[in-house]
Amino acid sequence: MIMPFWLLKSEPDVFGYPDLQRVGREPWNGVRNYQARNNLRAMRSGELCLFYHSNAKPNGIAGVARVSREAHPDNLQFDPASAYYDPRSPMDDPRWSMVEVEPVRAFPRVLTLDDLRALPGWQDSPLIRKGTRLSVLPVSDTEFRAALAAVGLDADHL
DNA sequence: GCCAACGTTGGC
DNA sequence: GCCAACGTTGGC
Repeated sequence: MIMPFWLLKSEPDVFGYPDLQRVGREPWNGVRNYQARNNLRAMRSGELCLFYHSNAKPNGIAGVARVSREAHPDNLQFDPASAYYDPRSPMDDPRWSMVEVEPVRAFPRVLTLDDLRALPGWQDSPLIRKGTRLSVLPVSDTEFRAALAAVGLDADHL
């Protein structure tokens, strides 16, 4: 069976791939979109994620991360001091989930959005479609391999 | 900084 | 259940 792959968006001004390398592991909290949340809940330990920089110069994939802990309640939804506080999330049935991720491999260069648009196998990805705001999305085996190959990495030997 | 695309909210 | 108003995302 082919392991699912994922893509996580993050603004590098807030938290970029170098930050993930520095801290070693990071709770992926603050996701407040149901489709993205459902994707988080579908993630399994060990699965690999492309780490995408949005609102960046340049926008693109900066590295590979791994799911180090599966979905559990997002801590920020119960914190009134947090921008991600959700007063309507029931304590006994939390609305929002987070996973934890760890760094696997930095890309030798950022694989930019323009690169991805030109990459065979990426034509159907919602990422390159205008108006897609989903911050946690599935990536096909083809897309994953093509992205790594484009920067000279081997998906089977990370 | 602009604005198109999209998700969510809330009145009806 | 519809849909207008609003807020957010994210490329440019």
